[in-house]
Amino acid sequence: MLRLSTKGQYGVRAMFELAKNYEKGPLTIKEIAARQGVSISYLEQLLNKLRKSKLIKSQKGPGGGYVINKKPEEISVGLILSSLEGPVAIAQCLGPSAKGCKRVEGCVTRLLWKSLGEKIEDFLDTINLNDLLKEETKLLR
Amino acid sequence: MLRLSTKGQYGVRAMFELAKNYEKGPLTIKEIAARQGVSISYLEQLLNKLRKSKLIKSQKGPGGGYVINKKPEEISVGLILSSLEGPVAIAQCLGPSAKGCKRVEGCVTRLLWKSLGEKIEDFLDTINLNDLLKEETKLLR
DNA sequence: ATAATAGTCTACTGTTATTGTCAAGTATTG
DNA sequence: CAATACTTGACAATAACAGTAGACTATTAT
Ligand code: FES
Ligand code: FES
Repeated sequence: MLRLSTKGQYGVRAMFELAKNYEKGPLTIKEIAARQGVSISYLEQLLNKLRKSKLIKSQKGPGGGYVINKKPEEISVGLILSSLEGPVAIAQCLGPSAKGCKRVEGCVTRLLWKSLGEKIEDFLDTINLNDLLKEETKLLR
Repeated sequence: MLRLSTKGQYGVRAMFELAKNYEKGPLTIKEIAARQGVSISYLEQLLNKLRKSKLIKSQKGPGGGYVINKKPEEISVGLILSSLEGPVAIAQCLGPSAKGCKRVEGCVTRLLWKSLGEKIEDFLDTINLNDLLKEETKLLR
């Protein structure tokens, strides 16, 4: 239960690659796709969303590619995921399109899902790309 | 993102109704469905799973229906959800069928999803049906 | 200029999971 | 035995997800 779509997963991994390459200049989509074993076309869509929410910037032409638009420690995983998939919405009666459930007022489980959602978002907001970078150096040691 | 299926939502609400009726004898599926505005046939499948995991018991024939099999405070929401949908598995490389991702060893995001999943399960395990019952009386006050 | 590189955009398709519906059957009670 | 109520498995509609394809624009280097 509560699976995260590949969109979110690939997106975070892509951002992680970009964070790693942070100061070495832009990384081409081709390179990112190769490192992750994901198709270029699919990745395009994700990077496009991330660009539109200003998390990365792009440079066309030879020598171009993508670079993160802020420092790694300023980009939280929560920010990445909500750019790609919108906010956490365990039940339909939460989230943007507030439809789906009847008797919303006085619904106990609604409060449950709401507080769960908040817990999740809080957690995701506390983890940033720099944390992941540090974590990796720890793993490789 | 991270939507919970209706299966899980209906299931928890059904269990909640059963907990409310706890000492008044069995509740028919018809009644539960009516209270929630959900189809009987669909609910059947859910109650069946819950019965097979011993969270509820059933009684056939006139005057029969479903009753919870433990005290409300012994049934956590986590238990209900995992009966219906299996364990939390944010990414495929977690969960039962450990397929999907390459390079699992040394994958940083995997650790991230893992710890998120654990956070969620911990939370769900701390909430039981009695908590929800108390919460409702608070709401109706 | 122009060729090569690299990102942009939109539409489309196949697959899978979700969300149900239906019908025939079994057990229990009065 | 008749009415009630749960049991089971097969099936269908829908929506979301995951991925593909192609035509286009901008930039760089020669
Ligand atoms: S109103 Fe949405 S879960 Fe109750
Ligand atoms: S191995 Fe599954 S997320 Fe990296």
